Amino acid sequence: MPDTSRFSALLTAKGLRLTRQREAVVDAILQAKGSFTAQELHDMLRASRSGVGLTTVYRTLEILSEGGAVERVHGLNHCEAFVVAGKHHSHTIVCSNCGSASELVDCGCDELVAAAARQTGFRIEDHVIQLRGLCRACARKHREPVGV
Amino acid sequence: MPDTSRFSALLTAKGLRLTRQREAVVDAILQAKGSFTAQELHDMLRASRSGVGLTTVYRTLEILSEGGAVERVHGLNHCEAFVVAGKHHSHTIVCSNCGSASELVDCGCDELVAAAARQTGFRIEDHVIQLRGLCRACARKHREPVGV
DNA sequence: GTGCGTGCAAATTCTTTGCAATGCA
DNA sequence: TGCATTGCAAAGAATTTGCACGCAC
Repeated sequence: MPDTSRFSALLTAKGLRLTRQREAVVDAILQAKGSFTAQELHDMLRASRSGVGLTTVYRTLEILSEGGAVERVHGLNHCEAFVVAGKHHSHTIVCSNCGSASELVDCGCDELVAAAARQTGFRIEDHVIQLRGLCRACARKHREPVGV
Repeated sequence: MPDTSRFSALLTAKGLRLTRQREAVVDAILQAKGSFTAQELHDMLRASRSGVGLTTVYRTLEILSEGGAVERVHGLNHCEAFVVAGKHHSHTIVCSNCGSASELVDCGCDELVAAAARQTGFRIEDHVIQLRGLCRACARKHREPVGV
């Protein structure tokens, strides 16, 4: 399982301890295909009787987010959730119906960033590119009139 | 003042009333060059003794945001603030030092969105492209060693 | 054994809501 | 005048912090 070890490597590289709780959080993250909130992870952990506190979920997400292993996703109006970050530079697309996430590679964002720098004179430090829509499966369902 | 009338047109088009408080909020928004939070607007309004409640600021921002006159901006880690939206489709770049905002036109995001749709099969509904960096003035200052 | 990590509960921050009074159209 | 709008205060949601105990190293 390369993903799990990727997470634990992140912890040890920072001189942090690998605890039962952190492993449980990482497991939950890997099981939550797609996006997830701290609250959702906490629910999953409670369901699997792992007894990890919400505080720990928040703190672990903070660590993983600093280390670049997960990233926050944003909707048009709200901060929404986290996703597992790609291994290389990428952006995320999240299904607004089921929450599943896909990764975007070769998105052409470098050109976009360069153009923006040229246009505005800004020294650009980072960028958030966040797409939202319906995944293939949900788009199919929505084509049929579902009511309400 | 085309900007002010643009805001009031938005209200009347929705059948909403043009009140002293909403005008004050719009004034504050236009004075706040760059990005601003509801709290900051409220502070500005209190400073200019306009006596507009925080609740009203939130509600007015909600209306303007729905009407597309302002939009929310996102940092890498947090929902941050609002900015005045462009008159046409555009994206925003915000200075991480002073909060000033520039608008980006011809950003090439259509191609990006199309490529993403092709790659993932998603039916893309909307996208958030948010850039952050140092504006020209702040970049200059930061070049000199400022300490801490 | 040491000190990081944990979990509870309380604190904090941000935002929304209920309701009576106000004022725009 | 009628009804949208306001503002207070209180509720609510999300997240952070303080502190005593437990466990990884």
